[in-house]
Amino acid sequence: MKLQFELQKEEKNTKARLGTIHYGGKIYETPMFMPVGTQATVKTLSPEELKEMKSAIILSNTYHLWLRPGEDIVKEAGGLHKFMNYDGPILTDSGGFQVFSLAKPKDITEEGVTFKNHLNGDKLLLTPEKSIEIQNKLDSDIAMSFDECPPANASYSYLKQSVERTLRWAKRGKIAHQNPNQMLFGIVQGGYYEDLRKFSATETVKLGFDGYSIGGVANDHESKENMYKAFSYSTTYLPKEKLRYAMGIGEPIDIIEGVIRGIDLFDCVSPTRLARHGHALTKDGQVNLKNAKYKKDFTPIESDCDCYACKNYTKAYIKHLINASETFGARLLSIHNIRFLIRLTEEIRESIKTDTLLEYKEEFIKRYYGENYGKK
RNA sequence: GCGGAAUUGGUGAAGUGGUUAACACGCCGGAUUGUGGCUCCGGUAUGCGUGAGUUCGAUCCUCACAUUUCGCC
Repeated sequence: MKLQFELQKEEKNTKARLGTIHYGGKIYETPMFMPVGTQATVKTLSPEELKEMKSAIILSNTYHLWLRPGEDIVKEAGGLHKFMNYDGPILTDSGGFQVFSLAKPKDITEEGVTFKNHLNGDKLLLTPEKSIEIQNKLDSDIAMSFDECPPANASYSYLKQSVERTLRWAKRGKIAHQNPNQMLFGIVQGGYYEDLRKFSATETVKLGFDGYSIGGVANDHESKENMYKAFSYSTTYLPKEKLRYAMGIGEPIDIIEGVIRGIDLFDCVSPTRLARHGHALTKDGQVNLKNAKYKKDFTPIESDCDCYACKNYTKAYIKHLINASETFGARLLSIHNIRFLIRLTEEIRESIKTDTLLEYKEEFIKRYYGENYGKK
C-alpha cells in the first residue's frame, strides 16, 4: 500500500499548502510534524501513545538499524511496521545525516562514505545502493536518497561539488530502488546559495522522485534567515503536487516559517531530547523544569493542553521526576512536547484554511518570544 | 580520668608558609533542529573549629580551649 499525497489548498498570502496523505485506509493532513524514532522507537513512547497524541508519520534511521539489529532481522520480523508494532506511515532517513555527524570529509568518496561504527569501532562503507537496499528491506513507506549533508560553514566550491555528487548518488539510488510500495524522495542541498539550491532542486526533479526533501538546513545555529532563504530557494523549484520535507527542522518558529515557504513535512529530535533534559515547550516559550521556581508549582505545564501529561500531572511532580532521573519524567515531557508540536501544526492548518497564517505567526511570536524576538 | 587522632563549602574530600583553596557529588543557571551517549557548558568556600602567638606574611608552624572519634582504666 503506497502512500498517496494530494494537494488540497494553497494559502492566499503565503506559499503555505494544505494537503492530505492517504495511507492504510486513513487520511492524515499536512503540514505535519513527524516525531523521530531513530532506533525503531520514539524514545520512551509506545505506538499507542503516539496515536493518542495524533502523531502520523514517524521517522526511523537506516544507519542505526543497519548496525543494530540489522536490516535482515527487521525483514524477517515482517518489516519495520510489524517489528515495532506501528501501523502508521514510517519514513526512514538514509544515513545521510550520519555523514554529517559521524564521518570526516576525507571519508567521503564517489563510491560512498566510510564510517567508524560507533558501537564497536568497525570500519563500514555505506553507499547509495546499500542505503536503498537497507531501506527496501526495512520496508518503510518513504525512503530517503543517500545524500551528503555538509556542515553549515562549507565553502561554495565544496558545496558545489557536494551537490553534484549528491545528485549522482540520487540517480544511483533510484536505479537501485526495488520496493514498489515504498516512496523514494530526492534531497535538495546547496547551503544558502540560491544558484546551488536552484541547480540541486531542478536537477533532482528531473530524475523524478515521489517527493523532495530539503537537507542541510538544521545545522546552522547562527542564522535563521539563512535557513529560511534555503527553504525558499528550494521550494521555488519543486513541483506543487509532490510532498516537500524540511529535514531536521522542528523549532516552533522554524516550522511556521517553513510552512509559509511551502513545506509540508517536518521532523526533529528536539521534543524528545528537550524532554529528557527537563525542558517543556509552551506557547509562552520554552520552560526549564529544572529551575527551582517550579519546585512548588502544582499546575500543569499548560492548562489548556489536552495531552496526557497536562491532564494528569503538575510541573512540581514532573520536575521531581526529572531531578531524580526517573524515566517517567522524560516520558511525560516527551508526550507533552510532541503533542505541542502536533497541536502547532493543527493550528497552522486551521489558519491556512482561513488564509490567516501570517496573523497566526505574529501572534505566536509575540507570545512565545515576548519582546526579545530578533534580538537573539 | 589517661593517651592518641581528627576538625577545610550543602556533602565526600585534596592541598600549600606567599598572586584567583584541587577534584567529585549536590545545588543554581544555560545549551540542545534528518538523536551514539539521562549529554555538553558555565556558576557555586572574601574563607580552611575558636582564641592567642611566631612570622614581612598563616588554612598550613606553636600554645590553649571546644567538638568529634579511637584505645586504656
